[in-house]
Amino acid sequence: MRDVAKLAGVSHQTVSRVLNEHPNVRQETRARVLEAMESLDYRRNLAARTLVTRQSHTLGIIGFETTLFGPASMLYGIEDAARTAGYLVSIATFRNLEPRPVLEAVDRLRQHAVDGIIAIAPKHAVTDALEQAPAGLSCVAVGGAGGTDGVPTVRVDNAAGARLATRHLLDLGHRTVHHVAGPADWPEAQERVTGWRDTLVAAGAEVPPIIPESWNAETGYVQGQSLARDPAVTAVFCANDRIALGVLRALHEAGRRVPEDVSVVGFDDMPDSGYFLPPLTTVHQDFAELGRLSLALLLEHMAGPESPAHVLVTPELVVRASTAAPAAGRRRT
Amino acid sequence: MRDVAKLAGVSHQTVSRVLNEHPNVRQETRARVLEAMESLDYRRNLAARTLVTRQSHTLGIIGFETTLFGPASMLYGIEDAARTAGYLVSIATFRNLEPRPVLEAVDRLRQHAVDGIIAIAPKHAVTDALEQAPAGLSCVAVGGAGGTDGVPTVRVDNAAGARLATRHLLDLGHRTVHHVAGPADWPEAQERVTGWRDTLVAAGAEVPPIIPESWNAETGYVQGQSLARDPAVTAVFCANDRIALGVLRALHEAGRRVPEDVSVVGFDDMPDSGYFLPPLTTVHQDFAELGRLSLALLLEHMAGPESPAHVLVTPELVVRASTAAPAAGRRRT
DNA sequence: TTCAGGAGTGTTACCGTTCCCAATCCCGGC
DNA sequence: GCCGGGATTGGGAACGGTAACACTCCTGAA
Repeated sequence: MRDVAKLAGVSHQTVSRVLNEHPNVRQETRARVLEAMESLDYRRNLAARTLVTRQSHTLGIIGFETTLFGPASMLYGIEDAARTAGYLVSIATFRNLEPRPVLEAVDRLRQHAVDGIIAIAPKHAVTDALEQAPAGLSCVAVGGAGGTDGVPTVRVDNAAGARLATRHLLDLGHRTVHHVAGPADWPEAQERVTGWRDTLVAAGAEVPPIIPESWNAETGYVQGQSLARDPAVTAVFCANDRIALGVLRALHEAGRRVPEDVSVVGFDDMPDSGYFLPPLTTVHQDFAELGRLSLALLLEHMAGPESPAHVLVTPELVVRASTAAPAAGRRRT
Repeated sequence: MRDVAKLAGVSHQTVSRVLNEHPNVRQETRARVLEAMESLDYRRNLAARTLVTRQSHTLGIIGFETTLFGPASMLYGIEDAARTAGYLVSIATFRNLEPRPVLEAVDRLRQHAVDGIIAIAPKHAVTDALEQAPAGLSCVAVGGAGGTDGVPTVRVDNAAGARLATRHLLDLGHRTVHHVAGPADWPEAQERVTGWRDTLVAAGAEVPPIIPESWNAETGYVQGQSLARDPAVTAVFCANDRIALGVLRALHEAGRRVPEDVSVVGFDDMPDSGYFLPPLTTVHQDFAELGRLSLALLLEHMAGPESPAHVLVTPELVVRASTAAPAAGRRRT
């Protein structure tokens, strides 16, 4: 900067003013400084700037299982929005959901003086930990548990999505809808269970038992084998598309046709679920958009923390080929 | 820091020495300082440290399509390894593969004074751009094009993987192997084509034409429909698992059984490809490990730039249920 | 006994910005 | 012609660390 000032024949302070677009700089001076910066290929030292302003222009993201499609897409959406807002994003992941690793991740980001934090926070443990985070540091949680007042959240209305799916199946004429649930300790999985159960109860349908396990295809496959053995099962709502994939395989191997014998609905609308066998009817959620929204909320919160707002996004049902009315014979049974 | 020094009754310099684990500090003094730091909940200001040492303890990652399973997993592996090495990672993605956006991403990271950069660089454009990056900044490219001397790379031997897959099918007794290729401008796709073609040529088998398109299931579905119409097709090697998913659907809809009528092999071994219909035989690559290796290589390069090493990882074939010997009748044709 | 040399500590300068305040210039109004 | 006040600019002093060097002990060898 010193060199720029010398070359332009002004003080370092004036150079700083040009950089920060201070209004009180004569047009001519500004031009001279800009030219000098150009010719010296000058770039400001962010560390020095951070030191004095206490703003790093960096945002932190803490996340869990960021290799899954959902979190990865949110990350993408966040980074996209952050870039246009002039921020760089740093990531800190943790391996398990004890409070300590979460707080350590927050701490790592704080050390690096991030201006705010977005937590891809599928579980209560994370938001709980976040509430213990020091005041003065803006935090937003995205995609998971709601109901934490202290931290603004952006999330999908999982219950509404589950209602959509369940109602779709009931409307097709199914007596009831079975559910392969996600892991019990994930709020998203719980909310989907709730939406499903409420819809069945409201319709006066029987509520079959569930066995919460995990999010992956294996769970779907194992539980799908039991469901396939039960001729009363004509409709299955799966907690996500991967589970649905496993269920489809189990049904197929048991010789039960989809959708003729059994209808299947997923959740998430992963990129290729339209190419499952058969193409999967599922509940679509736009993860990247969720990420963008969370960033907007964070910036808002950083500007004026008076708004502990919560954003709720409603998902949509995408009907493809895995659902149909139950077979006439069976419907009568 | 001043406060800590005062509380411990030493100079700020001694506090600094304790922080940096300088050997020449008396045990007793160190204890006193540590205690003071503890009681004041002191944490060093990384910006100030960066300002003077010119080391930010931050690593940059530039990436493209980070929402895909492969890149997301590499990111995960990198972050994991970076954390244990005491680095934070910042990400900068770009939307298209022109040199400019790539260089802009690099520039953003430079502004933030990253100590090194890992490029999740599937295409030549990226590594080319990287070579234009300023000297003095260590770069490593992972998972994509090789053959760039200037930049150390970590990548999977795609040709070897393709040979594995093709040879597996030939060994089962198939006359030749058809291929649904990935996009032509991705080196990984090209290498897989090469490995496939070389194996066929070496075996004296006919080399069917290919139509490079994209990585997604739709491509597999569309091209799979053509392949399904051709009774001479008994074995298909797909450039990745998603394409394979589309091919499986097309074959199924055309009434051709897998593996009885047609064998299918994928590439990547995505989490759920073991639950496709039928479970997919595929070439496994460990993306997270790739990420970890690239980080190790970067640290090495940062320590002493005399080693422009390249690391090549050999993938493995995972045989599941989508491949079998061709039907007897057809084999004789 | 003297002195070289290393351990332990403090003093000062500096990293590259921004902030605060003062200084100068220029303009219009009286 | 004098003066108040905004526009424009410059001169330090931070910000919170680390590096370089100097200084004081203390030890052991000559």
